[in-house]
Amino acid sequence: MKVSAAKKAQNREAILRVAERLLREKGPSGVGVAEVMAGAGMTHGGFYGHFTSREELNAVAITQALQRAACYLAKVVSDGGLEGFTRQYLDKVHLKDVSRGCPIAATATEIPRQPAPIRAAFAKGLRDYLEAGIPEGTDRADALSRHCSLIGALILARAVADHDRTLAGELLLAVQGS
Amino acid sequence: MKVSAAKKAQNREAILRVAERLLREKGPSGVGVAEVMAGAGMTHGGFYGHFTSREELNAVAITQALQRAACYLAKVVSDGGLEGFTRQYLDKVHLKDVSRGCPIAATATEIPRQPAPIRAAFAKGLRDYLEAGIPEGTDRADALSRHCSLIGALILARAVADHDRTLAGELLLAVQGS
DNA sequence: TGTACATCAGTGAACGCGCGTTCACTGATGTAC
DNA sequence: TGTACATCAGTGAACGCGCGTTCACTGATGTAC
Repeated sequence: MKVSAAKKAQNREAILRVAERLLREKGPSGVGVAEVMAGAGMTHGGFYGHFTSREELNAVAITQALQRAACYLAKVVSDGGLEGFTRQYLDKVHLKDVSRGCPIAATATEIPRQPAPIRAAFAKGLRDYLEAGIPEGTDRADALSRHCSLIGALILARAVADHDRTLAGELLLAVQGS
Repeated sequence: MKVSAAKKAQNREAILRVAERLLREKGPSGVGVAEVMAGAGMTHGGFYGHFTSREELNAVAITQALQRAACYLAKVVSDGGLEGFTRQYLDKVHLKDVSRGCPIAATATEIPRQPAPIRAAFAKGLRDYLEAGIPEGTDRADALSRHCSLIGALILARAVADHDRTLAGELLLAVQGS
């Protein structure tokens, strides 16, 4: 049952949308062909009409997720500088919203274990993200350091969130106020 | 072929040693029963004489790894304060030495996806680690924030290390100097 | 505009592989006498 | 101290399951006339 070209493009979008969500929720190795296709309303066999492999899907999903994040970052930073972004990034809402939140904080420690194309996509995406996160007239090193704090704090807070809510909150607040 | 009680204890140590290494190299989901047992010089069947499940092994391995890290942290901090620790933590040697380096930077983003016992072990271990990393007379929030920076920087630097050496070095340096 | 036909997007069964776990077995250990 | 025997740590085959990938098939699409 062939579908129209428009519908095919739409299906590809749907696959990527699900993949981006799973990427954040379960990491790169948690993006499964069957689950992604089911989430997009299809069966697994059709997957290879859109991507050559699970690995390629992951690389594209990571690239898109980081681009989206960089785009959002640039917007918020141009409005309220790094302070404005910090407030949102370290908010409890972001702490809980893994599936739509920062793709870096959701995947970073798993990247070194991924195949080269995925690592390359992440490296390029992270660079673009960080470049987008240096406000006009801000010292570059200061801004980079700041992003390390933000991402580090969110990662650690999430890691302990459901067993040590106190520590999670303390970490977010400590970086917020520093 | 039964072995002596002493040898059995020794075997358990060997299993845990390999598990701790694999935990850092491949993350919690990369700690495989067969590989751990092979690394310890045994076959997989004997595993369940030492642990009830792969999950239990992971929880114990994480606890031990974080304890070791906290112990080391306390020592370095009591000698040279957070500055002394920072220098070592952000060194290129540590960047490359994943298998014996900081277990937090090696696993943190995968923790929220692990079963509850593993998450609990990590939460407890991270708290103890951080408490050990607050030098006498230092502001608690400042120290916590500093650890977020360090861990964040190392995680990001490792994620891009082999595709963007420049950025990796820049991140380590930025946090070093801030 | 209508018709015949080639194309091809998606289906679902099948395959191979890795992995956690189980279990009957082996033979060294260590205890009871 | 020596011997017989119960215990039990480790072995390796086997099982079930999930997952990535392949492939013959289906039937709607869209093109050629």
